[in-house]
Amino acid sequence: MRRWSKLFIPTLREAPADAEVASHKFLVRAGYIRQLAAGIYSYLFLGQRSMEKIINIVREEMDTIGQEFLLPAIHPREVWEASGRWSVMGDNMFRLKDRSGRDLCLGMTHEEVMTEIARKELRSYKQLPQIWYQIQNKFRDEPRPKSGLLRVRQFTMKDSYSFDIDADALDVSYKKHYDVYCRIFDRCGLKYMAVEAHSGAMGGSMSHEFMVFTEAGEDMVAHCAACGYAANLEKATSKLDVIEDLGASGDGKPELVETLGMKTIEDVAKFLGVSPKQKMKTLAYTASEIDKKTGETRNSPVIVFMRGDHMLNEAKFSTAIGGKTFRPMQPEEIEKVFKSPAGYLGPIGIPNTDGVLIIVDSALKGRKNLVAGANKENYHLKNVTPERDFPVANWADLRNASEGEGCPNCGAPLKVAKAVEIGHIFKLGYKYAESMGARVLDKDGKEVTPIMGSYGIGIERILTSAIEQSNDENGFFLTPAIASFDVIIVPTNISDAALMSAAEQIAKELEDAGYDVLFDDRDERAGVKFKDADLVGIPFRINVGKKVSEGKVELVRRSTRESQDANIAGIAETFKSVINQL
RNA sequence: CGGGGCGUGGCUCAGCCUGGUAGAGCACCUGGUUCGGGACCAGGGGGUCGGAGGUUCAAAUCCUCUCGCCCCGACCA
Repeated sequence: MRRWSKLFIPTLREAPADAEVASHKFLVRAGYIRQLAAGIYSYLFLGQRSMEKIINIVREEMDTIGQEFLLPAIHPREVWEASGRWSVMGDNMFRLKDRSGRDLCLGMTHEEVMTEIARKELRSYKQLPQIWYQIQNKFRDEPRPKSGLLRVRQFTMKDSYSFDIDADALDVSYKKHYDVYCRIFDRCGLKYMAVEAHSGAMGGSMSHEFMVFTEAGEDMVAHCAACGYAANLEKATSKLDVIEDLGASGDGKPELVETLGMKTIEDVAKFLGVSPKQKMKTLAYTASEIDKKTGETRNSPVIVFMRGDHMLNEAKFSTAIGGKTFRPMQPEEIEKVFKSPAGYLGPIGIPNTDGVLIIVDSALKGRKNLVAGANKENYHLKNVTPERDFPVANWADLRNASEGEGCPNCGAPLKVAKAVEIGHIFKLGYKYAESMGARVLDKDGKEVTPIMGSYGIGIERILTSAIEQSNDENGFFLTPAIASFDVIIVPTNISDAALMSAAEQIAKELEDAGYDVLFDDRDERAGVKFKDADLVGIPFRINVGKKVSEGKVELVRRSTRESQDANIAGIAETFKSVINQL
């Protein structure tokens, strides 16, 4: 039992002015966290208790499939050079030097260090499969930390890594993680969804993200209520309605039309009386990559053609250009490289396209008589038909799927909603094992590369997304499994001896029954204690007040505000039956 | 990286435009009255106004630089 009067639980009436999302406001107001710097937080007593509860659930479940390690947070440059990610990670990596000038970094993930162990230690297929995990701090110098604990620069992650002899065995390790993740998030009381995901900087093939839908989220997820299809927008595809192409005008060949001063899709479409869907737009980018030998940055132009009303999906684009970094070209660059005014770029007769990568979005496949830029100031072209009027070497799916478009599996309308990513599982394949030289002997005595998976859970995000899902104007409520306490006992008047001894007795009985009990013995008015109790996320409250003379107390469920009178005699049994109903 | 906003007791903010030597509410301490949904009265402690430089007789206030924090954008011809 913990006595509030002796604890440090600095609750605030008002949220800090710069807090925007519910979890940030309430974590601060409830005295869970305090900010030290942008994206860097201290966890106080209640916050640390909830974190520990979550961590224990994660550990219990992970122990059913893997073994817990603890790796260093500080890494030598060499292991990151070995995987090629010392440069890939760029400014997101915290870097430092030791006293003799050697480069070090703070671990933002641990593929390299785990693979280093595997490389040195694993020798035989008989040692496989292995699943190694840890629960540890990660450091990422985010360009924009935000929303309290939702996007931070130091956070706690459960990360695990599997090593298997072949792809079939990896499937097993992957599935084990998928199932364990579901159990973990179920126990934490989250409503979540597993969605297909883009692999990003981790590399690899298949991956799923575990998402919690909330407006505070930064990811967009497309999902289908009819068949269960769900994918991050970075990966999601959709079926498009068939667009009726325009009829050919004139001789059917590309035809110049004057579009004086019109540079945007909307202006041109409106002016010509067509839909943006009948247009194609031209996007010009500069892709850059660092030459591994010389260390020089090499820039190359990339042009993308898309349907006028579609948006480029940067994740898909990044994949299409082999993971290079990219940025939109400035108008001056466009004019310099393509001799065409920005705003009038188009597919036909662009000058200087040698060495330019041209990618066409698959939504333009089979389309005819589109309107496109003419590469000439104040002019567009009609009757532009891909493959007839200009060659297409690269088709790719580059567009964002949108709400209302057809599910790729069943055709029902897709929903698109914001979500927070709480977990991510990847089939990494051979990327790290190969680049870092991990090898084992198979049963034929042949040297083979083990295949890897990597799997992460953001501990703080379990807490924040739980709060985002379960809060009201007075505070938030967590499921007992992750709440800092199961129940708070509130004697309404501490100077009433009978009332206090009843409260003490109840607190002790509940504690003896195995519950985490917070006893609010502060000399405060009842109203103050009720407000605080509502704020701090504890799922149950027992008010010990006047009804003590009748042998009764009030048992209040925080989430619904339901209150029931309960006999003091047998309170532990009563509480047990109530809490087990959740 | 671009744009915007904000830095004044622990918290929320006023004062700044129009320079004259810092204020409210909450929180905190003492005493009293209260005591089931953030009480009231009285008294009290606490602030180099983010930092540096400048203008001025005088700077929280005006100017320059700088640091920090928050938000938006990084979707585009």
